[in-house]
This record gives sequence, C-alpha cells and structure tokens, in this order.
Amino acid sequence: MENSNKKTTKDERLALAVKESKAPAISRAAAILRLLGKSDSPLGLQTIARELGLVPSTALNVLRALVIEQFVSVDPDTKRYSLEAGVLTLARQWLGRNQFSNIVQPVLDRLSHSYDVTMLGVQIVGLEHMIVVASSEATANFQLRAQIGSRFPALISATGRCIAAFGEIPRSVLVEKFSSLRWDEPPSMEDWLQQIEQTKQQGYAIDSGNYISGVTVVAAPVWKSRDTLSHALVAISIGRRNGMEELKNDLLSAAANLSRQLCGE
Amino acid sequence: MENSNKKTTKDERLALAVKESKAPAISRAAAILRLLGKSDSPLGLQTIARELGLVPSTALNVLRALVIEQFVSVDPDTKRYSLEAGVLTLARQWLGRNQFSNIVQPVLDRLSHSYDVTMLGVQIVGLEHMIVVASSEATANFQLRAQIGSRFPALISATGRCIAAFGEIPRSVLVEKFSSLRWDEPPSMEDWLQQIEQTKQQGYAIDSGNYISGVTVVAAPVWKSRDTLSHALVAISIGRRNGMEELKNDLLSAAANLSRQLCGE
DNA sequence: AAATTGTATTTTATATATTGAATACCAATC
DNA sequence: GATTGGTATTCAATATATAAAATACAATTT
Repeated sequence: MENSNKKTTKDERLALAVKESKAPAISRAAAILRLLGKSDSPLGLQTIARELGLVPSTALNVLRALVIEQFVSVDPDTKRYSLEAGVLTLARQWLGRNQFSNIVQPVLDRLSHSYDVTMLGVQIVGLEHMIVVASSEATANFQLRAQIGSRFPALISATGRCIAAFGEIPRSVLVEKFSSLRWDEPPSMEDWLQQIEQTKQQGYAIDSGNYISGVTVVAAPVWKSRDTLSHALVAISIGRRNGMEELKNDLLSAAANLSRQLCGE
Repeated sequence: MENSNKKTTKDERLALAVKESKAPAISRAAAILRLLGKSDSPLGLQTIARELGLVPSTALNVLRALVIEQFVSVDPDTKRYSLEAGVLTLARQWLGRNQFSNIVQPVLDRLSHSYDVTMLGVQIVGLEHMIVVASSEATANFQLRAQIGSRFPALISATGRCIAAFGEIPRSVLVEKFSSLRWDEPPSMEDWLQQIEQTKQQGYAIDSGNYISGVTVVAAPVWKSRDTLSHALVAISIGRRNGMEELKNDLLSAAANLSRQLCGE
C-alpha cells in the first residue's frame, strides 16, 4: 500500500540497519515480523527473502529462530509463515506497564463523550513515528476508528504539526521529510511551515481536511519532562463542527494535566 | 512469579536455544524483550545481562538493535531500557489478521452473557503454551479477568486437560510435565490422568478448583483441521454454579461450530 | 514416466558477531 | 579532591553466523 515501488526500496532501510548494526539478525527478524504483519496471507521462504532482499538460507535461519521463540508460526505442510500469538504477550505487558496508556484512558473517555469525537492517545517514538496507544470512540453513527498499535509517520496531520513545532527538529529536516508525507489534500510547504509557527504560539495544532479530506483533527502535546515531547492527545471529528473552541481549550488543559502527572513522577 | 528460582534457571532455556540456533541473537532478543515485559521498572544493561546470563557487551549490541527497531526504548540519561510501543503494532496486525480471534468474539460474548461467566478464547502454541487471544467478561460483580496476551503452560487447568487428551502427547511426556505445573490445589497424578481419559470421552474438560481454588473452569477444544488441535473455548466462573450442564453443552457445540468454520476454510 | 520449474534445505569457506579484557564514565564515599 | 564501586562502552582475537552453491524435494508440464 504505502510502498508499491518494492523493487527500489525493498532493502534500503534494512540493508543500512544490517550494515550498521552489530546484531544484524535482529534487524532482519524485525523486518520479517513487520512484513508478515502487513501481509494478508502466510508467506513462503522465497517470497520473504525476495521481498526483503535477504539470502534465503539466512532468512530460513531467522525464521526458524522466530518460530522457536513463538513469534512466528509455520504450517508444516505448506511451509508458509505467519505471525504467531506470542507477539500479543509483549503488547499486553507493554500496555499494562505503560504509565501514559493507563492514565490517559479516562481522559480520552471523558473528552470523547463530552464532544462526541473519537479521541486518541498517541506515543511519539524517535521523532520518526507516532503510535496509537489508547483510544475512545465517539458515539455518533459514523466515526473514524484508529486501532491501537497503528503507526503513522511523525509529521503527518495535526499531531505532526505538534511534533514539528515542539520536537526541536531543524528546519532543514522538516523540509526534507515534508516531501515524503502522504495527504489527501496536501498543504503547500509555506502554509505548513506557517501552521507550525502558529502551533508554537497556540500550543495546539489543527488539521482541517489535509490528512483526510472532510476530517478535522486537533492535537495537543504531552511532555514527559520539561523539554521532551513524548505523547499527544488527538481529537478526530468528521466535518466542521461547532463547539470547537471549547474542545480546544479542554484538550489543551487535559494535555497539560497529563504532562504534569508524567513529569512530577 | 512463575520462576522465582532465578539463579538456577536463568539461562538454562536461553543457553540451549542459543546453542542450537543459527541465529542466536534472536533468542537473546526475545529473552530480553520478555524480561523487560515482566519487569515493573526499566532495567540497566548489567541487570539484564546478569539476569539472562549474557555477556554485557553482547547484551548491549542486542539492545541497541532493538532500540533501532523500536521494540525497546532507552532513557538517554539513566541508560535504562524498557519495552517500546512498537510491540503494539505487531500485536494489532496479528489480531486483525487472525481468523480465530475475529470469529470467536461474538461467540464469547453470547456465552458470557447467557451464563454470566468470563469467557476466553485461547490459542494453543506448540503444545507448550496457550495464549489468551480473546475474552468476554461476565457482568457479575466479582469476576476473574484474564488479559489478552496472557500466557499459560499448556497443561494447566481445564484447557490443559483438553490439550493432554487431544494433543497426541505421549504419556511419558505428560507425566514429566505434570510435575512442573503449579496449582492452588494440585490433583494427584492418578486423578489427573483419569480426568484426561474422561475428557477424551466427554469431549470437554472441567477443573473444579484445582488451578485456582474456588474457581470452576470448563474448556472445549477447537480444531484447525480434523486432527490438529489449535484453540479452545474456556468458561470461568466463581464457585459451583447451577446450569452447568446447559453451559457445557452450549460450549461444546459452539466449539464444534468454530472447528467447522476453521476447517472448511 | 521423464523433464521442468519452482520450492525448501543442507553444506562449507569466509566475513563478522561475540567475547572478555581494557577503558571510560559517573556518582557516592572518604 | 582523591578514591572506590558501580556503571556503560570500546577493542581486538577468535568462535561462528552468513552467503552462495549444491542438493533435495514437490508440483506441474511435457
């Protein structure tokens, strides 16, 4: 879906990670897991190796190790590989231990009910991606749903503007990454940079139909410590709505509250 | 919890996996991930290495690779490692793609409502473990909760008796593994083997307070194909209850139904 | 039934991940 | 402010994971 130019980009990132790393098997394993995760059906050895630019025998070794560790299962008849339930266990442990994902839930529930919007709690990881770690859905008939665990590029939509505004990313990097973002209705670079400036002043960001046309997204930053952005609260609603002003303020103060909780232990 | 005799068992399984495997870094990575998952707080390099019987420099290489792959995060100040949200993404993909976890949910919901019991859908992985992949909770005031992703030894409780009965496990292996199981009120080996025989005949298994005292567990097997046991439906309730007979029949036919769906494509 | 084409798997020489010691760092304690 | 005990990290020798070719296997076509 995202990369249909498989031939050119297939191993670019992976090849780099393998070269750099002193444990290349792990990068290969991660790539295989993500590939299996994306795939609709179980995959054979050759397919996996080809897709990721790996030597089949190496891929086989990695797969066997992953099978032993119960992250991958293999059908003994067809020799096709797919993700195994073992990956659930890690996720559950993470969810249980993660402070933000636990304290954010009631906040999301309250906001989604009050304003009838879908609320997300996202975690910013490495200023490269954001991952949805908690959600509370609106009651309205038609609403958007974002599954927990979904991964997005860091700079997209309203949350992206927050990250750009508060993440201390050099302008040159912003400009470079901007070109790789996919929007329904892309803003011009000037508009985007301007909106980032505005976000710095207002303390929150808005995406009015850029990312998904017809959908308004509001995001407010949450800080792990005084100067490290770690999460964001995101409100998603269909179409333009009234009561937005109130929602923004509420969102902003909720985010500030959470920041206080995360900072002060 | 499960293994408090860390000193003796710490590296036993891992050491074996590393020796056997042609991609030992992956076994080490898995061990580190599971250790971090179990831990209540972030861990330092030394602690991790010591706990798993790894050389610190090797552990460092593995950890750095895991950080790059966003499965682990490291606090740059304290140099402590913990699980990162990346593990969620795999879990979500698994859940979305897994046929059983998707079709079982309405079945669990119906049963839990009808009989006011907590229902679980578990997946049997490698006849070594079972993993809870779906659940539906009872409405009664006090009920047990088993989180999705929880892992149990394959032979424990009612589900364990199902696996023992239908998993084609040699008697010698059963006897051997029995000794490592932890129950609140362990059955005698004779009783247990007898109950397994009974399970073979009845088609379902019951655990009356053995695993957790005061808790009754009923389990029925689900088959991926005519002769491979893959999942189970589990009903959990507090105390002895009436209407059990009805529940058993309903559970059994629901399990048979699911088997039919999984087999026939 | 033989040949072909596509798989998965084993094998073996070599490039490299692993190791254990050496070093660098940091925070207590003296 | 030097010393100690604990970290994380780098480094160079060597045990080993990896790659490419050889082999085995399975399914389809001739």
